[in-house]
Amino acid sequence: MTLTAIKGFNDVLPGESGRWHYIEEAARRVFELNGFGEIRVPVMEKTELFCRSIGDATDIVEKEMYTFTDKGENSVTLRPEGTAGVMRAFIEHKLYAQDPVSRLYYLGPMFRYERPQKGRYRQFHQIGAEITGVHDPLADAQVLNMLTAFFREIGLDEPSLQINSLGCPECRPAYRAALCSFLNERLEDLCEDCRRRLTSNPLRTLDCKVLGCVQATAEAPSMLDHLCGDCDQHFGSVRRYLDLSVTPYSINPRMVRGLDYYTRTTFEMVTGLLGSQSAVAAGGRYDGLISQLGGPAIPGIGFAMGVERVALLLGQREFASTPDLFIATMGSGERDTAYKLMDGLLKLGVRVELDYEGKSLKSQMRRADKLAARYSVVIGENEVNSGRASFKRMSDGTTTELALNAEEIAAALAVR
RNA sequence: GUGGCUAUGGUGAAGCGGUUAACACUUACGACUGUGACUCGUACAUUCGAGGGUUCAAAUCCCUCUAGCCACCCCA
Repeated sequence: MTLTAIKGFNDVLPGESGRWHYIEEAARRVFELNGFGEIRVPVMEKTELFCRSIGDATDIVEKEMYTFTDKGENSVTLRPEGTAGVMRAFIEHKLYAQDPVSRLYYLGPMFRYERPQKGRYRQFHQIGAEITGVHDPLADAQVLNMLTAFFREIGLDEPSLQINSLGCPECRPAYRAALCSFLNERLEDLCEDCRRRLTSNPLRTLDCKVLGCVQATAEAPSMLDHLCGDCDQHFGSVRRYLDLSVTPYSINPRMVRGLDYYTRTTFEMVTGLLGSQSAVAAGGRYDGLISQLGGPAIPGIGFAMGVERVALLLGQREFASTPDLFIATMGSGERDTAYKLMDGLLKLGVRVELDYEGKSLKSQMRRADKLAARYSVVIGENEVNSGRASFKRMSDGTTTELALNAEEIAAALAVR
């Protein structure tokens, strides 16, 4: 193999793209039903946008971004996630001036320089949605319901919803301090990674997988007990709304997010079926992000889901479509007739296959079978002369004689 | 960035030092000279990820490199 794709960059071949369409179409249907409109933003942005939104100290910004200098000496970066670019466009085009509430969704490739493994790739695809302009927890609930509805729409009950609240700039610092002092008392029980996390991102120690850490942090203080009055009330309302819509969820007070901009409500759709990648979709509220990027003080909430991970969950279901009719020809003398028939039927929306190379009849019939065509017809000298042919239903071999007329054939095939 | 595992045709794979690299699927053609599925026949890797080495002899042993996968980390 001389020339191959870049590590962590994958091709989606025709046999698999049907599954992608299925996912994308379901998302569009569900999101648009909820009043969301698609926004398409560039895959590359100024590097600064991601540093300011995601957070300078996060792993994403520190070591996972595809950043380079373009020919104009600007530092640009292939987007590692979608929200930052969408919010940049939101601010740049002053969408808030047209409507106090905006609901946007997007889909497309994201790039992160990580070591690839199951469910994790360097180019991966996300479908995401964002609501801006709403402080009310009703928006949180709508987003969560929509996500739940999407998984129901594609026929999956596997990923389950977990929610948490991260508090706000008012109450989080106090919680963080309480957690740090708790952890400092048990330093010797923590793994090496967690000792490092203590300074970099203490909240992360809460979802460490090492047994010793799990035990050591079992009694750790919970963010939920340290929420300020407003945050506590907000979280309570989110839960009440979810209960009202009978949306299943569980509270996971140890859930942590990787991006700095999250406040209050955070959530994940998790599964145990994806190896070490448990999050299929995740998101949260980001009330400070828009102003932080130079826009007005408008709150936001949203999520993104990993298309590859959803596709993995869908498994080997068959999404390919099959031909309505396969036209076989006896010899080159009949090809013009067959070609015209195919053309006429295609123009009427009938999916027709015609052998390209004038193979033997045997071969053509085998191919018709392989493609799982619903009907087949053989065009030979007799058919050309009589203008009629018998159409064979492949499932049981029964035949029907019809005139070689596109309208008549299309009508007949549609009924059967 | 750190580990572990694996590399044989279009695909899944047998082979574990000795002349033609098993088998199955796929593909092509045929058995039926105008009709598929089942069945049967024939064909399809001068070559075993790449490069070195050991040996009379290497896909099989050794070294180096490369790639892929999975896990850590992190995350969708």
